[in-house]
Amino acid sequence: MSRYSAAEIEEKWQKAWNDSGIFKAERDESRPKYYVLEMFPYPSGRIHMGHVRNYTMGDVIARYKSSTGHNVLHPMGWDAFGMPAENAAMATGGHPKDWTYANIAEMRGQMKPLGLSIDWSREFATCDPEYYGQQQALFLDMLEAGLVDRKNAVVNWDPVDMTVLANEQVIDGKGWRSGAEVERRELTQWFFKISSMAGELLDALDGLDNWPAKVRLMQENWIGRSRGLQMAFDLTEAQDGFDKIEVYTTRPDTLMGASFVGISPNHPLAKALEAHDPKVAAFNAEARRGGTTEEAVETGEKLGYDTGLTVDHPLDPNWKLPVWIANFILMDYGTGAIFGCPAHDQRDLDFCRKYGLPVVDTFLSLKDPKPVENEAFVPAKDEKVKWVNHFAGLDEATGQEAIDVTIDKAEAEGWGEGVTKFRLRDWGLSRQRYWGCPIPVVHCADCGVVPEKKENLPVQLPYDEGDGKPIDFSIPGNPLDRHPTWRDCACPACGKPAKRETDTMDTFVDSSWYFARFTAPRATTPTVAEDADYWMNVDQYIGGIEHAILHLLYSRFFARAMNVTGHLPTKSREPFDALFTQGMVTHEIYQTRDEKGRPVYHLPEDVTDGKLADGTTVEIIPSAKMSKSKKNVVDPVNIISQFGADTARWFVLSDSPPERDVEWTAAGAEAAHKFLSRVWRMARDLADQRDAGVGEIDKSLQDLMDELQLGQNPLDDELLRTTHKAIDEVTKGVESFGFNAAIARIYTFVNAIQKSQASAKTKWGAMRTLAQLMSPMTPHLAEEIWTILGGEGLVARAPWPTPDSAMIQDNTVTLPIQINGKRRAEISVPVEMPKAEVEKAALEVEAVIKALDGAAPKKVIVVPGRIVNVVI
RNA sequence: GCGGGCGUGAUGGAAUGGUAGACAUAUCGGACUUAAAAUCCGAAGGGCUUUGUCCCGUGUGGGUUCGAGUCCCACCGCCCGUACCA
Repeated sequence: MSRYSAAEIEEKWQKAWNDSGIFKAERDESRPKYYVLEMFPYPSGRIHMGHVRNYTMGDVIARYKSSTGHNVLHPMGWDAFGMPAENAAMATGGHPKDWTYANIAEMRGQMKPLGLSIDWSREFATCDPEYYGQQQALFLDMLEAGLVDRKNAVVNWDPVDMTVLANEQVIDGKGWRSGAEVERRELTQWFFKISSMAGELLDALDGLDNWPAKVRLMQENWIGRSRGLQMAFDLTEAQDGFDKIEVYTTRPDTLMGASFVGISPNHPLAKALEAHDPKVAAFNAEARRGGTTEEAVETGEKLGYDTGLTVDHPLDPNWKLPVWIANFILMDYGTGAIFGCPAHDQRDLDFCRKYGLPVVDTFLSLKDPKPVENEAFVPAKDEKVKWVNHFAGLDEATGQEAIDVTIDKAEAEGWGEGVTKFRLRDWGLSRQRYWGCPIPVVHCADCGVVPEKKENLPVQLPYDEGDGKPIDFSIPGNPLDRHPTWRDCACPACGKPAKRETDTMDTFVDSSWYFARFTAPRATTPTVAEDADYWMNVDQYIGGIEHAILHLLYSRFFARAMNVTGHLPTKSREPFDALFTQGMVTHEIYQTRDEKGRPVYHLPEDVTDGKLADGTTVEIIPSAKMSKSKKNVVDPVNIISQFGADTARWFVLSDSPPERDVEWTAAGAEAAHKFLSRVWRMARDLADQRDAGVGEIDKSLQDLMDELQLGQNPLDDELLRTTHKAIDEVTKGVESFGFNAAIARIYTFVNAIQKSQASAKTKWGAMRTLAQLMSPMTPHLAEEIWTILGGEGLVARAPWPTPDSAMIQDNTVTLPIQINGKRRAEISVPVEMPKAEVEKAALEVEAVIKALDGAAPKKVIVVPGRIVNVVI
């Protein structure tokens, strides 16, 4: 080989790793374990750069930990259930199962050339009956443990297709296929009682020290613990058997500013009124239009209907408040009813202005005490405000103080109760779809809802409609529901004919315990105690920030549920010891327009210097997440065949901090490849010198480094110090997820080796150290240069180098001298010089003497090893 | 709407509250070459009747500090999530 050939090198070393089986994880109590996991992929059929980045980061950690003596578990699997497979079946007529498994085979084939240190023997897909059967067993155990519930929930309903829609199938409030206006409709569904653990899930966030603070904060806000007042407004006249309306409020202190009581269109009272008042029915129908997302509800137009009913204000029986039905009040939160205080809530204010309801100030700003007009006054709860007519006699107090006083008063007088509520709702797991894990229960006319027996698991999805007749996926609705025979079964309790549940599970269920399954992927129980005890917890979990709330919260809940049901040890109630959230891979978008002015997008490979092959200039739109629709995608397969996996790995790590987005550029990829070629050439040149008979260098790296001591030759000393500093800084970079910084350090190191005039032996040591430092990122090239330079065995098995503290310590340090915070000079002083002497030296600098002009400095700040600031 | 994050040269970015722009890309200049590519060496935030350890400069405007890219407040822009996308 006369030049760097990634194709040759990578195939060779992947085979070597494979043959030696070094990535196979086996339980070994004598060694500390390390479990590194990247969020497993959805098998869309093609890997993309986001995958390359995600798995490369995990691989760096896995390989690094392996070289520091850990027994590493680094598995891979497929999050294989979900709608895209059914959508594909609808569009092209195939079968979701065939589509999914073909995609998995395709993606596995694309992923293996990346040279990831994965134990492929543990691979599974969540759509394997061996996996989802165990998931059904977990469901039954959770049902028995009281962690599962059945109740009503609102879904997106397409009135034309007569089917339930996912949020992403609702576009601008309309069904994606029918175009019909979507309605919110209630269905009876299965739930995991995650809200029963809300308090614990919230409190335990404090212990997750190695999670990003932002993720903990997002979960905290999502769970949303609040203390407020639950109280009743008595209806002036009873209606349909209702004599009062229970409300929950987190701002009971604003009770004197109430101007109406609002109830959700799904409130029992609203439904009762609807039954005999067509106008209420019409309003409720209108209010239920549109999608179910929080965003749609919150940003939609606020609509209200005056029921004509009134309630008495609890503190003044002569004060009557009107009862309105309002479309922005959620039945799921609190009691589904509120009192509106327009002066201190923008939504209520907009509502009151729209419908001409009064606006009463409860308190005023101390700074600017003017009445509310069209902007609600919503100060922080710890800001002192001036109270207007406060019923407990407060004058100046904070909102929080007033809240506490109000709750105490309500409890003492018996008209309300302080309660703690959570925003977190129970996890609805029912999906009216085919391609998911069947919920293993049976509906019996006599026994009701009965769990399937464990020995009958897995409840398998039918492949066809029997006798080889294919399922028609192009019809809207759930194929399980209309299957001719699949529903028929015997009741597990009484044995009489019964019907299976046709809902399947949310795919978030599949991804909420896969990490536990990896510890014993072939077991005939969900987990195996010894394996879970040894391998759990996940030491480092890596994935996208888009999973900050749902997936991670559901997994935390599941780990607890699996502990309660005996499937995970108590230490695993928090399953992920450390979390890292990486950014996306983005790319510029190239656009032209067709004759009608509509945008036409072009693939990066079709654009050269801003022009298409026919010379047309493209418009360049700034980088965005790679997506097929914008055609700003770079296929990792092409990059690997052009430059090799090491180049792709190097580039996705080098150009941006891991938690931020990285922009893929062709120039950057080429530069990465040039750099790797340069490293390869340097190793080759050194080896050629050996062949020409320069020095004894076929020694182990450790022996070589032991022999190399300071003080023999200044040029050697310099390179030796640089080598140890590189070890130190690259190690710190890898350990702190500062991969881009570690790589910048490697660049500096390589530049130093190349320029160095040190002896061949010292360069040899530096170069082999370089191979080790690069091995987590570019493992193939690292093996190659390690071998070229006579390293023993695989570099993947070589212990990570440790820096010699004597060699990374400098004797002198250059200190900048500031005058009034502006840099004006610098001095070079011994590292150990005491503060007083540094100060003295600084005051003798010419620029300082000049600036002082004979006067004494007001103050001199000396930060040892950092800076001197002279204040004049 | 709400919750969270990000914003630094032409570009990606570096910087425990302490020398802003490390490292790299693109660019320009030089060496090598008949020439080009590759490779190697070097320059480079902006400004200037003042070329000076000069002035300005980390989205915008304020503040805290001896000292702010970093901390605080307000605003602008973009990104993620918003419970049936995964």
